[in-house]
Amino acid sequence: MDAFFASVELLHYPELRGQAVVVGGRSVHQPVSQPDGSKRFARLRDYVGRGVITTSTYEARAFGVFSGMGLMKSAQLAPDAVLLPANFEAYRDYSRRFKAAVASIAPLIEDRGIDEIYIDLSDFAEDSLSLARRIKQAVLEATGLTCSIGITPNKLLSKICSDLDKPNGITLLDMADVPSRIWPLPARKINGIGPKAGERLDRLGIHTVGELAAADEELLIRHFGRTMGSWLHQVAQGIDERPIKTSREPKSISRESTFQRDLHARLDRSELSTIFTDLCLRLADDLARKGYAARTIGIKLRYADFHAVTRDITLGQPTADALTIRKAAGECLKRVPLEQRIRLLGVRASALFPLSQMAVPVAASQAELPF
DNA sequence: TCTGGGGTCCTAGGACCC
DNA sequence: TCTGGGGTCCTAGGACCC
Repeated sequence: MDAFFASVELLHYPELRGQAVVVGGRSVHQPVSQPDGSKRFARLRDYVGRGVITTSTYEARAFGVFSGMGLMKSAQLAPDAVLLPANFEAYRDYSRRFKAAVASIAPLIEDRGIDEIYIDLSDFAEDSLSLARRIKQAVLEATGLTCSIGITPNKLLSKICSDLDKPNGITLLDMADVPSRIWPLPARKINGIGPKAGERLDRLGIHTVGELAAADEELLIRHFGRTMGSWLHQVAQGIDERPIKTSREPKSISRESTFQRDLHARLDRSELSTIFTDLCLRLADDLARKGYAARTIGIKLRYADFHAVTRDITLGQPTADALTIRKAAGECLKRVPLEQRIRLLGVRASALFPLSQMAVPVAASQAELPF
């Protein structure tokens, strides 16, 4: 989907169309209705506090403000940009709608988060261009929103291509086009090559996908390890055999929160305790709602210097109970240094078991207890 | 005044078992 | 005087993605 969160907001505030708009921050700056019926919107320059941009309109991106950028920093680049708080309920609703619209045409879909999917079109005889147009039309009718599509032989190439003609684009490509269309691109365009790997490749004199494709596989293995090195060599040729995964069980469920100001374990004990308990309650609620119990409970702390630590503990039995989670998380907390101020606290549940399958294993393990 | 919140996957060491 | 080879589970950290 194109600038998804921002585009959903523009459906609700059409008067903002054509303006630099960013979504992000905490929910403290809802638009205010004026006596004359118009709305007054918050501007980036007015924002005080922590937070990042989750999405910016293309007009805002022209000022150099992109998702992930701190709001205070983006305010320097685009002080007059309109700032809207994120409304995740609305985004989830539109996410369901666009996915359903695609599924009505092509049901083999892999979920890649709120605004992105892979679609398996292998069994369609229809030519790719008309298929892409049909899917885009269905999405537009269901949501009023545009998307960008890449149709290629595999997920790796489709992911790259869906981005080449944004917004509202269609990119078709087959293996024969890889040298001319993919090799000139920066290696960072490959999904899975992030800032760190990109920098390491740069230091090896490898900047483009083509240079990566020409690199000796043994050299890549020496620098990146067997798994990553071989993978780099493969993807640079445009090779990717991963099938579309139409369903999957979650591996972990978590809740975390960054505080408005950094807190100290001793000086802000009661405030931290309230936040900690609340995170556990919300996590327990998520587990119950999604129908899972967890055998491993973990915590995450991020200190004022942004350095993060995690601790976890595996229980004898899976649990979805808030008090049990809180106790386990409390045990984890004892194993972590607490001298430095903290900016983030999180609680995570992993080793998940679907509640529908729980009755039998729990009874069995209890039967084995000595008393 | 830096830097959200929700995830996945990989690596690596140590405990423990056969 | 010494000490294999395989496996699984647990824990911690980090890269990466949406």
